[in-house]
Amino acid sequence: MPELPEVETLRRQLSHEVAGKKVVRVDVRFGKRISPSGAALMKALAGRRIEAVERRAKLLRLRFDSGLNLLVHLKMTGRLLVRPQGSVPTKHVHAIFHLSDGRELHWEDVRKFGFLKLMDDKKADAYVEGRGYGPEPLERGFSWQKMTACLRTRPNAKIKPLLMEQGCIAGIGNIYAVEALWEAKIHPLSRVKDVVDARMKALHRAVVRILRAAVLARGSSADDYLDLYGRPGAFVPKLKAYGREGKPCRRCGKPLKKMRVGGRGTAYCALCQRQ
DNA sequence: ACCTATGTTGGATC
DNA sequence: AGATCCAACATAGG
Repeated sequence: MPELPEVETLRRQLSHEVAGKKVVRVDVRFGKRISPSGAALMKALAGRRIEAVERRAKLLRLRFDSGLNLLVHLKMTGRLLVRPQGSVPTKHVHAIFHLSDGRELHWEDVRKFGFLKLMDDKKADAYVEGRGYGPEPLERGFSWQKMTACLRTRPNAKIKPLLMEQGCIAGIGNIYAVEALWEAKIHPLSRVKDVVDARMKALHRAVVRILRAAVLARGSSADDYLDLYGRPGAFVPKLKAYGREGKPCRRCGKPLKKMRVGGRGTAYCALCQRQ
């Protein structure tokens, strides 16, 4: 799925393109992943203005007038695309938002894992808070000490799946977990209790550096991700480990290995990233 | 054709 | 409690 850099890219583009616009009509073509229902969404959002677009972790929140919110999680293969009026939706477009400027916002999701949730302000606040998201890594206050303290509440956890749990750092998924661990020279299977302060500092620095650079590049399109305009992100050529198994490590030259960690493919350097 | 992979995550199970 | 597994689904590639 879109991880922090990809969702942040969409947030910025949506703020630019659709905030301030009115939704004149919504067509729902597949409503199973919409709550409370596709019909309720069509009814509630017709005529409503989009006031702001926010992001928390990988969750997007579109704020409408009259205190309504649309929470959007794209999961693995979700996309939001702005299209000209009268665009023919592709096979996996599940909802179309017709905007007051004539354009359309298409929600597409091949694997149908993602969701749209409509809720009032209070419910939306409670929902977002209830996810247990940790700090936003690109905001002030994300220190290596706090990150380390949070991770060390789970001393026996494997470092990589824990990074992806959202509870200590919001917004990291498989690609950026792989990258950050390579950069910080930490083995993906390392138990948290075995990661010393120096490595934690390196990890913190890597997370911030990589996520910043990836946002600047408008994200990574390793597989399905496209931005609001249907363009791929430009960060893939800058990836040092993800998708590079068999290719030489950019630090030491030894071919990268690939293993399965918590069910997810994980490239790493067996020489640089010792356990 | 069949088996495996794929950017997520929360609920079940060990 | 904490760690690990797997389903939800569609498609591509070996």
